[in-house]
Amino acid sequence: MATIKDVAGAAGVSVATVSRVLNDNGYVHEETRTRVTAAMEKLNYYPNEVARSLYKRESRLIGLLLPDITNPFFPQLARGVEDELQREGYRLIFGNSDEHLEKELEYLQTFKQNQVAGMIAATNYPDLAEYSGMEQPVVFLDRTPEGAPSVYSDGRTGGKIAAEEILRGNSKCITLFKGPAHLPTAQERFSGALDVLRHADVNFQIITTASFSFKDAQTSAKELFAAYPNTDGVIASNDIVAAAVLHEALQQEKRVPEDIQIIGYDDIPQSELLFPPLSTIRQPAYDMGKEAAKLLLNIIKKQPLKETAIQMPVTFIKRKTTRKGD
Amino acid sequence: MATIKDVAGAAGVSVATVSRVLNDNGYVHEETRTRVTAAMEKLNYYPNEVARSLYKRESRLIGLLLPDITNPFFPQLARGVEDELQREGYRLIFGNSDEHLEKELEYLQTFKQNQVAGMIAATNYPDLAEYSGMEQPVVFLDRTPEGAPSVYSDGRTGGKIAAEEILRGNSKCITLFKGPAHLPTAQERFSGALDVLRHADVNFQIITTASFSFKDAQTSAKELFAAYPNTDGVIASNDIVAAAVLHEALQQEKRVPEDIQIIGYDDIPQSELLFPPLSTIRQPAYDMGKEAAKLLLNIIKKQPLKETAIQMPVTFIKRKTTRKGD
DNA sequence: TTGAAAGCGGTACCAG
DNA sequence: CTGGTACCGCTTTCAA
Repeated sequence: MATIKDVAGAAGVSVATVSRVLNDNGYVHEETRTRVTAAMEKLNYYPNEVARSLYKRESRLIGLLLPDITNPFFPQLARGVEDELQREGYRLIFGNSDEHLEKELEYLQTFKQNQVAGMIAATNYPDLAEYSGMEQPVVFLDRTPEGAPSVYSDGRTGGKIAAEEILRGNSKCITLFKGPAHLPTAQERFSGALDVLRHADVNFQIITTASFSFKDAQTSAKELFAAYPNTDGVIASNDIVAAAVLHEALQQEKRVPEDIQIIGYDDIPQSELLFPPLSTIRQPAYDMGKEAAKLLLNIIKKQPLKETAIQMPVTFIKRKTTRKGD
Repeated sequence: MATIKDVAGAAGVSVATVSRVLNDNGYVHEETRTRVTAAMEKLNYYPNEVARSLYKRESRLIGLLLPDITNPFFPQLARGVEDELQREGYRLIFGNSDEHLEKELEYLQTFKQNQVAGMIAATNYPDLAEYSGMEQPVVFLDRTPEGAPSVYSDGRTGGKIAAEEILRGNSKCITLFKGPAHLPTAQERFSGALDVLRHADVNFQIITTASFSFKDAQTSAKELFAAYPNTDGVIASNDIVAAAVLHEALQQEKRVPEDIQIIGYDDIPQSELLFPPLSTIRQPAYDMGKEAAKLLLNIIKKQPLKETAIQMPVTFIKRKTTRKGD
């Protein structure tokens, strides 16, 4: 790999001059510039980012921490982040935490050691000292610690809407899924739905899912029909759980939505391909990623910020697993 | 951020000594070591990876290039890679190419500029001069250029198995999906299936999908039933397409698999949650990622390699959208 | 308009 | 067993 010194040699100038044409700052004679450019071309030179980062004490890398890219909600977020950052010349160091504090800390450490320009984190531990003590700016995604820059959607409202839609479709014996206890976002949507149900004139019961994995979703779905066979409305904790419930309902030869309504949460791309296509509460994942990236970029560039906690809208996507309005 | 100099000062030793305890090499008196360790502790010191990488001319970062993390097949690969690399202390710079040469080159450039220790690429352009001219080792995933280190599965065989299974279930009017022309992996499985169909005593027709996006999958599925309404067997180019076809078939009130068999490709996690659960050809995505990472690690460490082109098995996953053997 | 030189934060060689 | 120092590749004063 050619270095700036090689280029300087080939062009018969000092490295300082090469650096100037490289960064297009300071004075440099037009004729020298062409000579330098030619030398760079000839040597196939490209600057070493590592050296640059060392001097600047900041790299063009952004740390992205997600719970698990294997969960279909997160790839969307990641793409939103990447697409936005990419355009500004930033790249991603990416890590999955598996909701595991230890792994999370490990990645935070990595990010710091690599002098990232900033980071975006979807974490259950936003109040960690490691975050507040960070020199680099952090934008929280999907979960908001008080006061810190963040992008999220309103889980309580989402949960409420879900419950209202199920009610509107006239279910009388409803099962409400409660997501993993350690996931605040899951708890928010749950409590939103719970509020609505409590104040309505319906029977309802609660089932807790241990995780959002495919396997646990299936298990919970089976549990649902074993424990509450005459459920006629289901508020799932996310689309994966909803898909599992839909699967199980059809397996039991129930008609959806005639015998049982089902509503999901997130609106992952696959939900539309289910049959019947899944009614769900949509979080605009891709845009959330984009917004987080924009916010971070603004902080990095020290632009004045209008808002530092950005709430994204949550919307009901009416498809075919709910009844009302057909 | 504390530097090695700060630590040296606080411990009353030279930076050389601190470096020695840091890397645990060379001689250092037990008592000095404790003093240094204490100083590091007190100053909350951690080494700057950027400085290290500069000196070593190699970072602890690995470049991972994937077509699109939003396609459910790839997150699995990514996790396999990450989990393996993580354990050895390597981290990922991640990028999506969108099958777009320009973006791919941009990321390759990034990888080089950041002095990655190596890279793993799922690319349609493995023969690029940029790859062969690379100083860092590259492992190709999912697509193999002659002679280069790679991990892949046998698409032709996969396609064959798919066709054989559909035949075994006695479909007589088969539609074979042909994936995007620019995706070699898609073409391989297609041609494998085509071979089998050609030598069998059945009617079959071909439909080409423009891309593997959810939208295009839906469009093709609709096209299928419009053009060939009495299709009684479908060999899809991947599980997304299969899901769309299944959706459309049910929509048309066909019984699956009684009226029409459907087989997918990839075995993404969601396929099991479809109803009926999707029969498909499985590629062990997670393990492929793991193997690629292992292979790369071995190359980086200059270990002797037994094999440099690792073929992973492709297997038929019998679920409920095919008939034979119920 | 240009070059010399001092770092950025480490590592490793050499001397003592 | 320890310290001094050159160097990794680049940026940025400062002086010429």
